[in-house]
Amino acid sequence: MDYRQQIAEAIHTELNEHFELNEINLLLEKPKHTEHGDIAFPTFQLAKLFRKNPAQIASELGDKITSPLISKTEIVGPYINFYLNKEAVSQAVINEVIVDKGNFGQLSIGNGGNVPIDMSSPNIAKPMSMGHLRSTVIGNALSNILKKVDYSPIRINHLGDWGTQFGKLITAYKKWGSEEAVKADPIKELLTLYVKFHDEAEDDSDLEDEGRAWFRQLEEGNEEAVAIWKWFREESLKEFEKVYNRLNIAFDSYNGEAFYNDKMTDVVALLEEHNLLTVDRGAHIVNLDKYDLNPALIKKSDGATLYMTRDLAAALYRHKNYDFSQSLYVVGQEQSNHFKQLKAVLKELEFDWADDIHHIPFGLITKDGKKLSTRKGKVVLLEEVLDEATAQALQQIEEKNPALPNKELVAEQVGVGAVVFHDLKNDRLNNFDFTIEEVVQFEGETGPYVQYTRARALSILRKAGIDTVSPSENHALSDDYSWEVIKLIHDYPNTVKRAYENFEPSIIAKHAIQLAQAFNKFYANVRVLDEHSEKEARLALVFAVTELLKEDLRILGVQAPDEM
RNA sequence: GUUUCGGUAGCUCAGCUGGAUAGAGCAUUCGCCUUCUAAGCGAACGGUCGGGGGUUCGAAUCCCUCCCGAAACGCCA
Repeated sequence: MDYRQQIAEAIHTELNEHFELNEINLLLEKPKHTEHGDIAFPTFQLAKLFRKNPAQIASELGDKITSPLISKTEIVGPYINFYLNKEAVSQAVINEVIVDKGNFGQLSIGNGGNVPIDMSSPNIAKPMSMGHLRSTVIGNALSNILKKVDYSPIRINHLGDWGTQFGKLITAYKKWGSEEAVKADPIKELLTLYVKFHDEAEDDSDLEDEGRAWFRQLEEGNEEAVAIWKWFREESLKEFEKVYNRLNIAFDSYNGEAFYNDKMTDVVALLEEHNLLTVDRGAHIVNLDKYDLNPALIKKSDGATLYMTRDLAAALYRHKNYDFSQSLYVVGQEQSNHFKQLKAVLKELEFDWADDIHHIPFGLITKDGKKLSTRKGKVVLLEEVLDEATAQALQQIEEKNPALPNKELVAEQVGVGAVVFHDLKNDRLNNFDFTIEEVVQFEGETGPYVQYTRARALSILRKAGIDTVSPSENHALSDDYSWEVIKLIHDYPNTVKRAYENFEPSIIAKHAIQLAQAFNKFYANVRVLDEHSEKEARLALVFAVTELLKEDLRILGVQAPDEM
């Protein structure tokens, strides 16, 4: 049910000569204060039309508007405030969730269209940092949101698995590395080799040449070079998988930079066919003056291709392979310019689908106010953060619920959940300075708070001996605490829609927090298990809340332990 | 310098397409576990919504301007 729509219809029957139904719907608003009712109609916009003052219009119009859903109408100055029939609405809303469960809020916007999502994309031989976490969890949540509005998301891990750094790495490995050391702790060892290479190269310029030579060997398919590269890639991927498993995220494709190597010449040829390439200072570029952008670099002066070339190849490949209705790139906002260029070049190639490409930028994570940099050793390692969060969660369990079964598992779910939720709860464009204290919190507006709320709700159902609820005529509720919960449940489909339209997981996270807050107030003030005429309805509400909180968390990629 | 984001309570942030008295969380202080998990609930404290103009019946929200911060601005990705 959609009570807003029904109220709009009720008003429309009185104003149908002057306004369209959807115009009225847009005028309706949700009052900020409960003493202004559940839904309000301001009459300012009618003043000019009727040549009367808004307050007068409100008082004349107010009583004419009737609906079985309206229990009371109050005129406050220029506002007509409607109070809804709590019993009727709560019964309908609760039963809807009970029937739909996790599918509640499912919308049919996307018609099943494919949406490849470029996300996560760590660099081989480098550890995953908090920065990769953002792309990973935002991309994952967006995938879930897209699925929820009937798109078919395709999670693509566009690995950084190619480039001159592999020449350097091979050089360093052959000079100082060993198979055992790499196997023991691949990423750490490879990183050490990489850093050592840069240190040594400061006094020994031959090293750089050697690195370049090895990369050339790699490009030309030298057996030894390719074998080492493959091995590094596999070992790195194994390490990444550990993190992805902890985050409960799987990918549909790991086609990274290397995958597009043999597709670059076609891109260059295509650009040439369209006469888009010009040579400037020895480099091949596409001029983008008419888009007010600096030129896109396609080939370096030494003939090597670039990031842009590869992303063009990837865009073409994805279009051909997935026939996408949209193509998303969850990449930091510092690359906005690059994606503007990418779209501009595709437009120059006269591909109308260039408009279906969306860069989904996110804010920068800093440490002590400074940008993180792998080379300078200024990194916040994701695994360490997850470990710390899990350790603290376990300690919390030992303090608060030592009898809990599966403590380690729950600690992992809560600790990782805290980190993931923290990353998703604010506008994705916000920058933030990393501190472990801020990321790993269990109180207030946090993932664990939402998880805990659900666990307490489930506990009630367990005590009542209930594990599911069927729709019933007895699910009407009348108290104010449940009413606040009901309104938030009712808002859910609209919340999903907004999250999709803005590509913004935080909208889901905020809904989860609000729902948890409303439910905790209910929990503190309304006894569910006591004998009461509304006991069955209250249990049904508790059940609906557990379902919806679980769904909110699922979309965000956060686990929902039944007990904690 | 140009472009793009941002500036709301001590800190971190909400505030959806402009609407009725600007809201949370954290921190601080104080209440509430013989009753469904106190990772909770309640209360107090705390704001010239960066400054100044403008549009409007109405501006934290839209426009202009200035100040401050971050990022990006051709051979890295």
